[in-house]
Amino acid sequence: MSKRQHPHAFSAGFSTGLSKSESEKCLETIFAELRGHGLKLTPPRKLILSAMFHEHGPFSAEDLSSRFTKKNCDLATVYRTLSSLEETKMIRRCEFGDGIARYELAESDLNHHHHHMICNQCKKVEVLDLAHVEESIDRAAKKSGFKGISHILEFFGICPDCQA
Amino acid sequence: MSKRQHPHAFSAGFSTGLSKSESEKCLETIFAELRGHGLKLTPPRKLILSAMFHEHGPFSAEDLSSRFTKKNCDLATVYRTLSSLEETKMIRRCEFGDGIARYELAESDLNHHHHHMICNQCKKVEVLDLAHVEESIDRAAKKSGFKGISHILEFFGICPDCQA
DNA sequence: TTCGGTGCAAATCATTTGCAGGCGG
DNA sequence: CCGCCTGCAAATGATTTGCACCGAA
Repeated sequence: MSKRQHPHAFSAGFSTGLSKSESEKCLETIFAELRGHGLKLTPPRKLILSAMFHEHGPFSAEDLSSRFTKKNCDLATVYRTLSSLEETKMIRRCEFGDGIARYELAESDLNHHHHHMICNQCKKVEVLDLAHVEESIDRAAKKSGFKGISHILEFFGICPDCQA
Repeated sequence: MSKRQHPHAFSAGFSTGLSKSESEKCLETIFAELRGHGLKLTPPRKLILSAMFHEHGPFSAEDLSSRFTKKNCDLATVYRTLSSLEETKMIRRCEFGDGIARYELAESDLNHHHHHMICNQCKKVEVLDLAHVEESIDRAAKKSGFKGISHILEFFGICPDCQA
C-alpha cells in the first residue's frame, strides 16, 4: 500500500437511535464539553463538531473542509481544530495505513472504543466491536512492563459487495 | 499525536542466535529470494536487505538512507526498493501512527508475524508476540463477511526505563 | 478589552515521479 | 545487448506555521 488513497469521506452509517431533539441536546453537551476544556466555541468548531456528531465517519481534514464553504472554515483551521480536539480527548485518531489522518468523535456513551474494517477496494468502512478481545490484547501487552498502554487495531479486506 | 516523530532508527535488538557464517548464508538466501521474484540484485538492494537482516528494527526510508553514503544509495531508490520489496511480501509495513512508513523483514522462519510496543517518550521499540490473541481477533473480524483480511495492531505506552 | 482563534499564504515533510544514463543477467 | 534500476531534481500531497486581524467570553 504505497499509494495515497481514500480520497473522499465515507461514513460508517449507523444510527444513534435518538430523536431529533435528543440529538440536538447531545450536540449541545458536546459544545459544553468543549468550553469545559477552556476552548472557545467558534463557528468553525461548531461546524466540525456538528459534522462529526451527525455523520460519524472517520473524517480526514480534507473530508471535513470539503463539506464547508470556503468562507466558513479554512483547511488550516480544520487541522488546528482537530489537533486541539484530540488533545482534549474529545476525538480520537484512526489509522488506516495510508498517509492520511482521520478522526472520529470519542464521546464515551454514544461511541465507545471500537475498530474498523476497511474495504481495500471500495474503501467502505464498517464498525467492529471487539470489546471482549480487547481485554486479552491489553493483558498480553501489560507483560511488557509499559504503562499507560494504548493501541491501534484496524482491519483490511475485501467487502462482500466487492467480492461479487 | 499530531507532530512528526521517531526521527531516527531504533532496533528491537534481539539476536537471531546464529553464528556469523550461518548469518551470512541466510542473507544469501534472502538475495536468492529477491532474484526468485524476478528482481535484480543491485548494490542499493544489497545494502537495504543487509541492513534489515542485520539490524532488525522497523526502518523508515530515512533511517535506511541515512546509514548509507550519499553516493551508495539515493533516498528515492530506497523508497522504490521498499515498495517493490513490499510487493513481493519480503518485507512488511509497520504502522506507528505518525505519518512515517516503516518496514521490517518478513522472512517467515526467522521473523514471524508479531507486533510492537513503542515507548511514547524514548521511542524504544519492543517486539510483542501475540500469536494466540491474533487468532481470536481474526475470527471476530471474519464475521464481517470480508475476505482476505489483514490487520495492523501496534501498542504505545511508557517503557519501564522512562517511568523512572 | 483581551487573547485565543482564524484566514491566507508560504513553508515543511514524507513520498512520488520524469528523465537520461548505467549495469545486472 | 536490453530492459530494469538508479541518481538527480522537480512535483505532489498532507500537514504545519507565520502573521495580522477578529470576535467569543
